[in-house]
Amino acid sequence: MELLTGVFKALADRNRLRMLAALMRYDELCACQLIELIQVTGATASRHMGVLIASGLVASRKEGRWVYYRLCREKAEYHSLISWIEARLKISPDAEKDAKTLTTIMAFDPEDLCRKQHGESCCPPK
Amino acid sequence: MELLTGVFKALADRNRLRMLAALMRYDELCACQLIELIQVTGATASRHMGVLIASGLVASRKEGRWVYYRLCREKAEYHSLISWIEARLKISPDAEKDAKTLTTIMAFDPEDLCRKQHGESCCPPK
DNA sequence: GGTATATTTAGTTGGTTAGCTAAATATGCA
DNA sequence: TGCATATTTAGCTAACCAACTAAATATACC
Repeated sequence: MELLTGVFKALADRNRLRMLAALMRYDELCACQLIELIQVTGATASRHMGVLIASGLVASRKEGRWVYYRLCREKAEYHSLISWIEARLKISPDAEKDAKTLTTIMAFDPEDLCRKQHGESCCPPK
Repeated sequence: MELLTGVFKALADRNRLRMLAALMRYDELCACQLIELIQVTGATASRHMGVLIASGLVASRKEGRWVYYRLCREKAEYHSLISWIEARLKISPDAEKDAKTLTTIMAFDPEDLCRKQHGESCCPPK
């Protein structure tokens, strides 16, 4: 039962859900792209991704200085849960907005994203 | 997206999940039966049920002095989520143990349960 | 090796929440 | 109406968690 609550705890945070939604649209995303989407510090994003990985929903792969994340679609036991979430997200205005933001982000070279995040303020005071 | 995180927050608590599992087995349960199962005060159980109701997963019905809770199986949008949870619970030892406890509880007259809870210690120091 | 860069870990702070007790709100019955 | 009972609300405390900053750990390139 701890396994089950672990999955739901992982899904019970808005920013984690947003990152998961992003991974549903794109096979693989690197940390800086997810950071750019949800506008938090790298440390915060890293912690969130750690929770998603611990839940078994997401896997990561390290390549050079970058870490890439992807949804664990190969796990049969999560299939219908993931489908359900995808269906729910399809009718969510928030998710739609993020999807648009993501297409903009994907137009950038990841190198530039990283530089931008470390250089000037990564999270402009709103 | 708040709707979605609301559902997951409701499911992200062990005791709420146990109460939900109970409602999956029995069409309708009254408060005192759920209280007996998870061994918390009535106030705590009431709060938990409030969260489940707010999420839309559970409905309640008042009859006399008792309140009866049931799973909202008629909501099409939750069908596959509920099925997924049921499947996961089927292979959970914790859930199996609760299921046995429940059969014992169901053998009692609810009247007796309530009296017991109010009389001597409802939560015996383990 | 030394420096720059990307991510993670540690440590802190503020806000949320699960649990309790006690008080309030129904409801049933004499 | 008055009393007993079942559930909810209010108010409190302790534990948890998300966010940040700063420091640590890779990794790439010179």
